[in-house]
Amino acid sequence: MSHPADRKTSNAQVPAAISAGLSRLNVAPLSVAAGTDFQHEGDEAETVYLVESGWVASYTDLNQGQRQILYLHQAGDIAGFADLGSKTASCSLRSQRDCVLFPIPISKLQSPEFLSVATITALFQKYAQMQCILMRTLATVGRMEARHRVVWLILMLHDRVVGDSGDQMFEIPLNQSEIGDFLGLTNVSVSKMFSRLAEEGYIERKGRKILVRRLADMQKMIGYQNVPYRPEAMFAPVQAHTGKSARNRALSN
Amino acid sequence: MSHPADRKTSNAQVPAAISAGLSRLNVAPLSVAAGTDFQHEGDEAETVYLVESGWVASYTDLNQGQRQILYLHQAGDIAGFADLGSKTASCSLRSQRDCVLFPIPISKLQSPEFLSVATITALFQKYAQMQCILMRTLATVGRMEARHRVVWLILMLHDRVVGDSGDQMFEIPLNQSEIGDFLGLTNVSVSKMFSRLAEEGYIERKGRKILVRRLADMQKMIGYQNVPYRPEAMFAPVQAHTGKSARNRALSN
DNA sequence: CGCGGTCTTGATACGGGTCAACGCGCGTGG
DNA sequence: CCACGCGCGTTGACCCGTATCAAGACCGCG
Repeated sequence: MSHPADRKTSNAQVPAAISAGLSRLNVAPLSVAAGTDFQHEGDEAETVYLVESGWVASYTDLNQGQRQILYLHQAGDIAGFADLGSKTASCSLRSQRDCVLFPIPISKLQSPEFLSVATITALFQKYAQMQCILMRTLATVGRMEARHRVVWLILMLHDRVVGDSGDQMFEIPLNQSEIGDFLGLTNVSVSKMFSRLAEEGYIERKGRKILVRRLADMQKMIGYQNVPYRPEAMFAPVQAHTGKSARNRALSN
Repeated sequence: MSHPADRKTSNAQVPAAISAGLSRLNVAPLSVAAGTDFQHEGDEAETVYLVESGWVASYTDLNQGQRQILYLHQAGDIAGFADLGSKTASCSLRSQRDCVLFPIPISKLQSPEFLSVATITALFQKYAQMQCILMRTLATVGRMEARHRVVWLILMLHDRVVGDSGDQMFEIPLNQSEIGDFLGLTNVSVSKMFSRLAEEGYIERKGRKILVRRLADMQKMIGYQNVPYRPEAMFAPVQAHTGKSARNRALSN
């Protein structure tokens, strides 16, 4: 669990413990072309999707044709997790880029085959990470002015995609209308904010790719703190033997 | 698991499987007076709190003294779950009313003592429910006008507190400033929206208590759908014996 | 060449923020 | 008993930031 090889593990790949669990099931990878809505809100919820590569967006449509993008799932994330206890999907899923997904039937998610202690730990952690990012999104959308929301989005993605590996261009897997749907703005304001930020030298733009030029300034501007949950932060593995009786009791229903 | 007694189980109490897990640990209940900040963002994260009674708010403070309330935990919910993989707490916790809490050390959360299959199932489900509500909050704050946000809050709480048990007054465990901090508004707009709604006969107010008068109209107004995860919606218990080998493999780290 | 999707830019409108004054209920202390 | 302060909610006037509307530019593609 703390082999030197694991140190370099980026946030953006499937945690070892989860792919180990996966390998015990019979799940074939699923390729999905960019721009496909592969789950609709209200559909019967039978599957969660582990993202192997690409980007998936969870979103919901409101009354008057408004859309709110709720989460951007990158490689290693699980989409559709919110539907575990529900009969119908609570949000729609859409591939923002070409994706490879592992569709995991919810029924198998709770099978002893899949659920090793390490896998559970990893799942809890993934879940916690998602919840944390969701909460930050909420705080951003609820309490920041437009400019700061855009900055937050850039920093959040920079953090999740580039991480600590220095200056590097990256692509936002959303067009400006979709960015608006994520941040609670319109495409028009998004465009204006981006133009302004570029003009002020905070970022540089090449098509849809972005290079962050003044990272520290931007972080200071909105008081940004990195998303936690680097692999090193994993909480310690269980000390295996707390007595068989307890374990047996634990497993018998 | 499906005793007739369980049918009446409200959403607002600790799921049986979790309290069963709890009883295997040595966790003493903790009484907390209303208005106590018992966890601060950035503190070392060692504990999650299972709410036995009362209301707990998760919140975060932004740059310029802005506050965003992220979640309202009622009885049966778990607060601090987002910190599982992190070393420090990602949000602050505050008792909105007098509370009884079970502080569960994160280290024990993953102990085989605690983690029976039923408990895991219940935990996943609780987590999924929280995520679902969080997402709805995000959609509300991101995409609705002020009036609709307030209506959503009323319906969401009505749903979680009153449920199907007909006309009934209930209390919002937040003052108007806090409602603003939850919905991304100011206390002033909240006040105006409430006054208007009362005047238009949607709700009736007695102090801080509320009676919903025109439930269907309000639901139609914002296209509200109930929070899922009634107890009946619980996903089926595992069929226990899929082969010991699998189970053993599953438990060995 | 024309077309659709996307981004940009400017003019205008309006919802909710901000500021400020006031009322009310309650606890405290003189 | 009253005076006072404090927290909370209400109401009105004004202002600002973002939505809305609209026109145009750019680009890839058939």
